Amino acid sequence: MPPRVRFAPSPTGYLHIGGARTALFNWLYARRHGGTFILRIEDTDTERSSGDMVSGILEGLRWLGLDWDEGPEVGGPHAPYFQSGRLDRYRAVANRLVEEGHAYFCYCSPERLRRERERAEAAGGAWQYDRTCARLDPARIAELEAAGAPRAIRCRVPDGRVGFTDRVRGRIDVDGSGIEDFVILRSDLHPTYHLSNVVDDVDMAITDVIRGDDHISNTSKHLLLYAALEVEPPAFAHVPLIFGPDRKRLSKRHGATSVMEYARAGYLPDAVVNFLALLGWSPGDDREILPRHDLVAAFDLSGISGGNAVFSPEKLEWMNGQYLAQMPAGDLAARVEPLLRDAGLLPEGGPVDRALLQRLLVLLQPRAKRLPDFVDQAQPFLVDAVEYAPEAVKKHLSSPELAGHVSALRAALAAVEPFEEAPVESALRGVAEARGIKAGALIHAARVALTGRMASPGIFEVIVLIGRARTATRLEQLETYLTTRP
RNA sequence: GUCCCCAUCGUCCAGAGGCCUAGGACGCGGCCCUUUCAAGGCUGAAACCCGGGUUCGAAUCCCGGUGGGGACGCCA
Repeated sequence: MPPRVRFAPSPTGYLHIGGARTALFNWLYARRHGGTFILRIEDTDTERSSGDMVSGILEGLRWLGLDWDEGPEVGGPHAPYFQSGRLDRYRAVANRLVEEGHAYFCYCSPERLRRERERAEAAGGAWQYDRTCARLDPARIAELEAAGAPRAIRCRVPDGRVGFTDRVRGRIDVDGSGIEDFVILRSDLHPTYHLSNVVDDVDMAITDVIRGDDHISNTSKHLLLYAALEVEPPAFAHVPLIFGPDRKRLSKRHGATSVMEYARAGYLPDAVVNFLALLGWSPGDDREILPRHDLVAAFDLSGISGGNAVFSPEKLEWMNGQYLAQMPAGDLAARVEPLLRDAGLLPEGGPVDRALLQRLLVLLQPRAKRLPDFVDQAQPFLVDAVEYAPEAVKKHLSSPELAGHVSALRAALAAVEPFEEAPVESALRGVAEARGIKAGALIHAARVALTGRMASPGIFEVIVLIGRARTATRLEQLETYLTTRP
C-alpha cells in the first residue's frame, strides 16, 4: 500500500529551516514511494495561530517546491485540513474515551496545577498530575456538573510499559509511570495537540509519521491514544533536530531562519532543498550535489543519522554557487532580470537585449554565490559611466605614463577587426610590447577604466561585451582622469 | 531533578567486526592555471569522547562514565 505521510505545522510562526527539513523528508518519502504527501494545519491553539502564518508556511513550501497532494487550497477526501475546522470530531472522540473509561473529566483549577508545578520545580523536580479527579466519586462529580464547573478531559494512563520501534532510533520503551494523565481536551473544548494529532492521523489514514526528535517523548502518549481508540498506530521515524551555528536550537532568534529569508537573500530553492536534505541524511555514498529527482530516487529513512545537526551557512552558500553555475543562461536571466530592474540597471519598462544579458550572466556565473551577486557584478556593464574604486586607483593607476599607454590602447582597439576576444588580446599585448610595459599593467588599467573595480571577469571578455564604442569612451574617460587629476 | 535520545575532522556526512596507516564535502592553508577576482585541478592540516568488557581482531557489539540534546503545559 502506498504510504500516506503528512507535514503538520502549527501556524504560530513562519516556516523555518527545521520545519522545512521535516516537510522535505516527508515529501521525499512520499515521492520516493509513490505515496501521498498531506499538509495539515494544526491550529488548535487559537491564541497563537494566525492566518498570516498559514499563508507564510504555504508560501515557504511552494517556494521550496514541496507540493502537497492533500491539504489547504488543494482540498482532498479528508477536508478540512485545518484542525480548527474539525473541533466537533475531537470533542466526540474525547467524550467517547471518557465513556469507555480511557479518559475522565478533570475539574482541577489551572491555578492549583500551576502552583503545584512551581513548587515541584523549586524543589528541583517535575510534577505529574496527582489524579485527584480520577478518584472523584459520582456524587461529587454530579455536584460539580450541577454547578457548571469548567472541566478538561484527561487521558487515564495505564500502568505498564509503552514502546515502539522507531524507524531511525530503533526500539524505544518507557514506563507508564513516567507519563502523567495528560489533558486531551481543554476546558474551552479545544483539543490539545496529542488528541487532534492522533485523531487526524487516524482519520487521514497516515501510515508513516516522520517528525522531529522533540516528539519522541510525546509518542508514548500518542501510542496510548491509539490503543484506547483500538487502531493500529502508524510507523514512526524521528529525525534529529537542526541547530544554528551557535549550537542553539533553531528559532526566530537566529537571523535568517525563515526559508523565505533565504529566498529574499537570493538562494535557489533547489540548492536549499539539496542542502537541507543533507542535514541529517545521506544517500550512503559521497554525492553532495543531488538535484531534486536524484534526492527522490535516493531517499531512504535508513540514511537518516542519529545526532543533531548544526546548520552551516558556508556550505549552503557553496551549494548555491554550484546550482547557480549549472543553471542554463535562460533560466538565470529570468531570475536575475527582475533584480536588475529593481536596481534600476535596466531601462524602465523597456525591452532587454536577451542575448546580450545572457552573455553577461554567463560571464558572471562562476563568480556568483547568490542572485544579488549578479546585480552587483553586472553593474559596470549596464551603467553609462563607472566610478573608480579608491583602492583600484591606488593600486593600478599610479604610473605617470599611464595616460599615454591607455591612449595607445584606445587607438589599437579602434582598429581591431573583428572585435573579438583573440584579436583584442593580441592588440593589447601588442601595445604593451611596443611601449615596453607589462601586459598586466595595461590590463589592470583597462579593468579600472571599464569596470572601476579591482576584480572582474577576464578583461578581453569584458572589453568585447562592453563593445568597441563604449570601451573607447571609457578609456578616454580614464585618460582625462589621469591627465587632470591633482 | 526524572524519563528519553545522541556521541567519527571546526561543521555536515561515509563507515553496519578485519577492506581504516578512518573516506567525501564545506570551511581553512599551500601549489597549479592566470590579466584580477572567482571557478577549476592538485595538495596539506584536521576526528573515531573516556574507561571497562566481548572477540584472534573493534570506530563498528555490550556495560559504565562523561558530554550534548530533547521531553516533562488546559503550547504544538
